[in-house]
Amino acid sequence: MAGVDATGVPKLRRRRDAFANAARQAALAMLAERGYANFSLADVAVTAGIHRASLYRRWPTKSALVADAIATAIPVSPGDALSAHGGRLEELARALARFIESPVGRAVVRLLLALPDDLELEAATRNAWTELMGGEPGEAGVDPELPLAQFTVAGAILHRVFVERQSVTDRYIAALVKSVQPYGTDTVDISPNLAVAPPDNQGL
Amino acid sequence: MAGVDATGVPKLRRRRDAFANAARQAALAMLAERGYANFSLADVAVTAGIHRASLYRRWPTKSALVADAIATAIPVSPGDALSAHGGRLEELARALARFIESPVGRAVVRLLLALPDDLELEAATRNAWTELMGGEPGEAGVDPELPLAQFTVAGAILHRVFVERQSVTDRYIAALVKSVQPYGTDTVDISPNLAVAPPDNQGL
DNA sequence: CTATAAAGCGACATCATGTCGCATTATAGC
DNA sequence: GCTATAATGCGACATGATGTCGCTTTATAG
Repeated sequence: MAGVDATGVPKLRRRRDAFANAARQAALAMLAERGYANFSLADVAVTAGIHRASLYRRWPTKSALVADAIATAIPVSPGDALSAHGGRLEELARALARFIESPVGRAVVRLLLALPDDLELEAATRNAWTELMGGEPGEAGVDPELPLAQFTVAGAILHRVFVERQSVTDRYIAALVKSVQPYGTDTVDISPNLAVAPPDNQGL
Repeated sequence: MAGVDATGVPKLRRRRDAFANAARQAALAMLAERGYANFSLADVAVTAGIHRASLYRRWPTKSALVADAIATAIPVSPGDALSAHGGRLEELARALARFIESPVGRAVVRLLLALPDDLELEAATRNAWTELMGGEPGEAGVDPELPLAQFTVAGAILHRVFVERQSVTDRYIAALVKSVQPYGTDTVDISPNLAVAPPDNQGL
C-alpha cells in the first residue's frame, strides 16, 4: 500500500513528526541552556532548520511550543522518573539532583522558574513536575496529597542550586535528608482541604 | 545659603532623589505585580511621570533599575527583617510568609525567580535575599555558614507558593517546621568548604 | 498525473530595549 | 535679576523579538 512505510506509519505523519520533533528538541535544548527568556523562536528555527513562520503555523506562541516540548519529553520512561524512589527521601533527593543535571531536567527546572511569569506555561509545566514528583499527571494542579517532605526536599534543592548557587553534594544531601525527616518515612498530612487549580486557567 | 533647603539637604540632590525614587517605586510595584518579564520601561516611565529616555540616562538597563530599586528598598529596618527571628524556625517561616505578601517581598521573590535568566540581577538580588535571611549583605554570594534549615524552610515555602500554588497556612507552617527540625534549633553544618561566588561575575 | 497538505519564503505590523541630539527647565553662583 | 550648567523633557532612530499574511514550492496521496 502506498503512503505507508515499513513500520506501518503513514509517511505524511512521519514527515510532520520529524518537523515537530526537530523544533521541540531545539527549543528544549535552548531552554535548558539559556532559560525561557533568553532564546527566540528565530533561534529555534535556525537550529531546527525550519522556517520561522512554519513554527507559528504549528504552535501559536513560544509558550505553546515550549509547553509541548516539555510535555512530549517528560514521560521519559516510567521507571526513570523520580517517582521510582520507594518513599525514601534520600533516593528522591539523589534522583532529583541527577535529574536537574540532565538536559531535560535543566529544561524542566528553568521552566519551573519562569512559570509565574507566563501563565500559558502553567498547565504543562506543573503537570510535568507533578508527574516527576510522583503524582497523577492528568490533574489540573499539584496533587495535594503528595507528602510534604517530598516538596520540602525539592524546594530546598532548587533553592540550593538557583539561589545559593551551590552544588548538591553528597554531604549536602545527607544533611538535608537528615534534617528533614529524622524519624523515617512517615509524613504529616497537610493540605487535603485546599483547592488546587489556579483561578482562571480555563481556555488554554 | 542658597541652594540648601530647611533640612540642610541641597535642593539639586532632593530633585534628583525625587526623580529616582519615583522610578524605583514604580519599578518595584510592577515587579511585584507582574514579574520581571512582564513590564516595560515605558510602563515605568508613564507611571513615574518620567520620560523614558531619562530613565536610561540614570540606569543603563532595565536590570540596573530593578537591581537598584531592590537594593534601595531592602534594608527596610534592621528589626523588621527576617533575621529578627531568634533562631526559631517557626518564627522565620511566619516572617517569610508575611514578607512575601508585602509589596517589597513580592518584588524580591519575583526577582529571585528571574535571577537565573538575567545575570545582571545576580548581585543585588542575592545580596538582598541573603541579608533578609540573616547573612552579611556585603558578600559576593550567599553566606555558606547560614544554617541549612533556614534555606530549607525558605525553599520549601517558595516551592509551596510558586510551584504548588498553595497558600502558606498556619497548618502548613506548623507541619513544615515540625518536619524540618523536630530536635530543636541546632543545625547541621554543611558547606564551609565550597566556593560561593558564581564563576564569572567580575565586571558588573 | 493531478489534487492537496505541509512547509518554505519574504514582507509586514507591533512592541520592547537602548541610543542620540536638541530643546527646556531648574538650580547655582555672582 | 543674570547667566552658566546640570538635569530632565522630547522625539527620532536602530535593532531585535513576537506574531501575521499571502504566495510559492515540494512532498505525499490517489
